[in-house]
Amino acid sequence: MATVEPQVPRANGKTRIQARNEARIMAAAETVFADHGFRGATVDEIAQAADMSKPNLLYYFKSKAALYRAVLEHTLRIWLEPLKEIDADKDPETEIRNYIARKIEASAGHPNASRIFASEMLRGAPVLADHLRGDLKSLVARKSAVIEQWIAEGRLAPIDPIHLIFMIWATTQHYADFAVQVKAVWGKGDLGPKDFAQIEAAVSEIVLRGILPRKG
Amino acid sequence: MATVEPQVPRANGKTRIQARNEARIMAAAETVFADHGFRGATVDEIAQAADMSKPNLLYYFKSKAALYRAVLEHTLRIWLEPLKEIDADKDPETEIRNYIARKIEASAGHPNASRIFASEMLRGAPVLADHLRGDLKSLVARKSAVIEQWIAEGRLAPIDPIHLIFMIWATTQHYADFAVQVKAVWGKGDLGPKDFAQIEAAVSEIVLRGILPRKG
DNA sequence: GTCTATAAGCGGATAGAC
DNA sequence: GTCTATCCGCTTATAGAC
Repeated sequence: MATVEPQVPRANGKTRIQARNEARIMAAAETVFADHGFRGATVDEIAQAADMSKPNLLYYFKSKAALYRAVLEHTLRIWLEPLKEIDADKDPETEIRNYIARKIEASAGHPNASRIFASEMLRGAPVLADHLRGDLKSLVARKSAVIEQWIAEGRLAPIDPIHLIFMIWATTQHYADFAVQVKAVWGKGDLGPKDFAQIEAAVSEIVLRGILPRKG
Repeated sequence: MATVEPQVPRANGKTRIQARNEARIMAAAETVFADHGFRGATVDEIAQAADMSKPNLLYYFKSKAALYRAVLEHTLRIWLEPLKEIDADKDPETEIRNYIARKIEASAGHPNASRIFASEMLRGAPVLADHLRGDLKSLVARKSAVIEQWIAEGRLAPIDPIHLIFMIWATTQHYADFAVQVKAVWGKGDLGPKDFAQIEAAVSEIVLRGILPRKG
């Protein structure tokens, strides 16, 4: 396979090997950081999970902290994407329902991202603090304004937008972060697509009944 | 103060000094384990927080793991208490409302307990796994049956009890575990009694609207 | 009960050969 | 790019003086 130009820089400035190894390291790091948090994770454990020696890993990421920051950035994109898509010009019920669906999809598809984010919050968010007070706060402010507008138009019950958003975050994330507990108490093995469909239906039902205006 | 019998065993088999030092260690351990999880916490950090030397701490708890188990047990009692109090013979709306209130009270009053529990879940609950599948599962089964009964009597909308319970756990815990994020996004400093009262009102409102039968 | 000293091993990170 | 060997500080836990 390796023929003429194994380490010729590519479009993004990385060789094939670089791109492949960095991806392998990131994937391994996500599971270890998710399990044990920043301080509890060890470079050696990550290297072994990536099937690589410790010095070789540190050739790609110059420190444990740098690797953590890279993982956290990746995590953040997955975490924020769904909220951005809420659209003021569409139907509130559809938008909230779709938001819950996308959040649960994210929890199901990227459980480690959710757990890394949770772990960073638990320790007081030393790395993400600025981001929370900046980008995230203003994003939530914009979407809260959308919800306020829907309420003013009588299309949603008069609930506090910020606590609605917190409730959706909390609930959807719960199924990823507390998966062991959910499985133990619900009496399930690993959660499959059918389980997540059921979760989505149950959560949407309670939340939407809770925020839609009464017809009668 | 220290007069005649400083190390005479007391009713619970512990001297005054033992009781006092164990309490100090537990309190210190709770904050450190809450911040960094089991693996990320260090005995030295806990000892310093308890204003005590490391060997002296290990005189009271023979290992880091033993100390962690003691802290987790204490945590668990706080975490489980509110659910046990739900009473089938009383009014569903009152019982659910009080349950949410007690849970938020626990999050406000014992944020470290909540975060330690969360951290244990994140790493897959190696210490609590048996407990989850045993005591907790059967407790939830009993309370789910109560909710099912209320639904059968037409006093609650037909929602899935287990997801209702998960939603209440997730939401109330969110305000303790993700406190940094809540504060940053909500634009508050430390959350005071007034803030928690507001949280309780907002959460109760959405959840209760979501599960009470429609009058019309 | 509390301390200092220390054992024994793990942690992140680097040097330098290939 | 990848490895072995290694530095050195930190970690849990114990020994033994006071």
